[in-house]
This record gives sequence, C-alpha cells and structure tokens, in this order.
Amino acid sequence: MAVGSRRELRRNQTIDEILTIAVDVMAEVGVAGLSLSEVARRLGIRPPSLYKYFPSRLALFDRLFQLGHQQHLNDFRAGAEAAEPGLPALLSALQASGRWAMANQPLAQLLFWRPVPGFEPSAEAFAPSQAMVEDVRRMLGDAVERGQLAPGAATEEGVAVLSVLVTGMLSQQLANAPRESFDQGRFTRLGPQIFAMFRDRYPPTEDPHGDS
Amino acid sequence: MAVGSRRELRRNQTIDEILTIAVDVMAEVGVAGLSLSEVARRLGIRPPSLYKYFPSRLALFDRLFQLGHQQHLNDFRAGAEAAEPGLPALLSALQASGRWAMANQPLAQLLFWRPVPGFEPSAEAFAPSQAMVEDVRRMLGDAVERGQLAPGAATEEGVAVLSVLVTGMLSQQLANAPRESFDQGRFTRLGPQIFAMFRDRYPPTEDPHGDS
DNA sequence: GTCTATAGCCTGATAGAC
DNA sequence: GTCTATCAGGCTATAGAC
Repeated sequence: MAVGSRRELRRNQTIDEILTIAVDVMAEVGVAGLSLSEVARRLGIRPPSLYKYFPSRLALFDRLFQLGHQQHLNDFRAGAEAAEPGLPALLSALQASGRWAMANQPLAQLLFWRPVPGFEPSAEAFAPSQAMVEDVRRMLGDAVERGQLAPGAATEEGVAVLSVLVTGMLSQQLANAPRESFDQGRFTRLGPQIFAMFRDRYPPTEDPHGDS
Repeated sequence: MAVGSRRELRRNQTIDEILTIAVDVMAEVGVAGLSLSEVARRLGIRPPSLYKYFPSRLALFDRLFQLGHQQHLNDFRAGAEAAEPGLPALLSALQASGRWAMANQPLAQLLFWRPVPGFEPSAEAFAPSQAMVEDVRRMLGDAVERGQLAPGAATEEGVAVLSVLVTGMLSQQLANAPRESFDQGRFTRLGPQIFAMFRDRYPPTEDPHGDS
C-alpha cells in the first residue's frame, strides 16, 4: 500500500482541497450546479488536471456523498458519547445530527434529497449511512432495555417513525428558513416536542428491572 | 382583457402543453436538469419561439411552482370535502395531499425541496401555498371546536408540528423509495400512526359541548 | 501531475426576416 | 408567432507534450 509515502500524502491533501472547494461551490450555486471547471478554477489548476483525482463529475459526487455521511456519523456518535446511555444518548446524538445538517447544508441536501440528476450513490459511499441506522436501532434497543421506551420502539417501524420525525424537521427548516440557526429555527426548535411525541408513542412500562 | 378570444385560447393551450412537457422532462432528467431546448424539441418548435411564452427559464420554473401548488391545493381541498368536517376532513385532506405528491414527484420536489439554483418563487406563485396553510389552520380550529383536539393544536406550533410530520413522511418516501405507492410505501403507510401521534399530542378534553 | 489544445457537445438568450 | 442565424458562453472529457 505504501500509504505513508510523501507522494500519497500530497495527493490526499489535494483531494481534500478539492472536496472542500466542491462544498463551497455547492453552497453558492446549488448542489446540482457543481461543475468541475469551477472547482479547478478555484484550485488554480486546469480542468483536465482534475481527472487525475476523479474520473468523472459523478465520481466526485460519490465521494462527497460518502464524506458527508461519514462526517454526519462522526458527529452523531460524538453526540451519543456526550450523554448517559439509553434515551439521553439518542436524544443527544440526534441533536448533534441536526446541528451538523444545518451547518453543512449542501452536503445535507446531497444526502437527504438526492438532487443531482443521474447520480446514484455507490454501495461503498452508502456504508456510513447504514452504520448510522444500525446505531439508532441499537440505541433504541438500549433505551428499551433500560425501561425508557416500550419494546415497539426498537423495531423497523420505530426506526422509520423516528427518521420521519427527524428528517421532517430538517427538511422543513432547510427548505423554508435555511438561514435560521438550529436552536432558533422555527422547525428545528421543536425538537424536544417532536422527540417527546416519539417517546409518548412508545411509553415504557413501569419498573421494568425492579431497580428504580 | 378579451380572455375568450380564439387567439388567447390557443395561446393558453400552448402554455399548458409547455408545462406538461416540462413536467415530463423533469421526471426524466431531474428538476434542476430542465432545459428550454429540450422542451422546445418535444413541442416541435425552435427554442427561440418559447420566449414568446416565457421570458426566461426561471420564469418557467415560477409558473411550474405555481401550477404545482395549485394542483396540490385542489387535491387537498377535494380530500377535505370527502369526509366529515373536523378531524376526519383534515386527515382525508392530508392523505389526498400525500397521494398527489407521490403521483407528481417532480413538482413535489420543486415545491418542497427547492432544488433549482437561483430560483426563488414569486409572491404570486406562492399564494396557493399560503392558502393551504390557512386551510390547515382553519381545519385545526374546526377540530378544536368540535372537541376533537386540544386548543394547542390550532396554533403556529400545531401547524408547524403537523407540517413536520407530513413532509417528513413524504421526504423519506420520495428520497429513499420513490417508486413505492402511497399505500404501500414503507414511510407513507405509516400515515395513520403518524397522524395518531399528532392527535395524542393535542388530546381533546372530554365532553366539550355537553352534546355527547 | 500538470499543461495546451481541442473535440463535441450543450445551454440561454437576442436580432431580425417573414 | 414562427423561423433562421447567431452570439457568447458554458460544460465534460480526451489526447498527447512536457
């Protein structure tokens, strides 16, 4: 592999620069408006040189898709670590996820809305997304075990319902008031209420472990 | 105005054709991929001729935006008429709204996600959307009056929460499984559960009118 | 890995004849 | 209202020199 060679290092730095610039461009002209020429222009090279790093425009999108999901997953997991296991961890993780989405809107649009004609993410780029779904499911299971939610929460349906609530909040905020902050947003600020609705849909039975 | 002249009539027919074709094109190449040239090609005229009907590409999008919201509102209201006033009417209307979105995905994306770089809908094109929000609010008020929901439902918050639930369901379905039907969709089929969550968030007090 | 050069397309939009 | 002609520019992608 020789991953650590100076040449490899430099190459990876360039790739990172390309990705950063691409995100900037999407923020300015819209996700679907991303062009390789504009990226090259800002990087100070000629468009053909980009093809040494990405074989096509759609390949760049694939990498951006993967990058976005990876960042999203990282923030989600950091959020989970920042609170008590079980329901608090899940709530904290989802908050972190929402903050990431508002702070990285072009990537969030790419991940959640698929606005690029002809682009279908590769299985590889999709992997972090699946990992997150599994995380959510596991955390729901934790919450059930701790008697914080009814067993129905840790099912396909529970995961789907939760995803509807979270993406609904974010979609409305991103589409209607993208410049409001996560905390002040007219939709995202409803997070606690929305999450309470989820909890109330799967109310825990009392004293499940006899350890209260 | 002379709205009924034969010339006006023919012109409006052509405009309708253009809009229909534009929707077809968006369905094939993505909303942001719509081009005037392709529309002209399918209509059997040259691109410059289109400018007699729409002064620019963005003007076409504006008209499509308005058309979509108008259709959506029509279906929503027809749904409302098809059930008892109050909560049933609202549920029926929202179901009709969801069906319209799944059956008109390119327009739905244009309305709900704003995927076209540089396009901001005009106030005029936005009017039907505001009308629908007012309808929802009025119907929530009806439901409260009838003792089917708590008063909190007919507030800014109630409208926002409901919009989060509905658009969340549709966003997830459109982005992740656009070819599933409204009734079978892994997300849209959760409609009754989701709606029940809304109702349970604003539970009615008992016997509000003494007429039970 | 970078460049020049270029192919080969596409687009939105305008001018002006008919 | 339709056309031809055209502007003026964009883009992805490839070939091949250095």
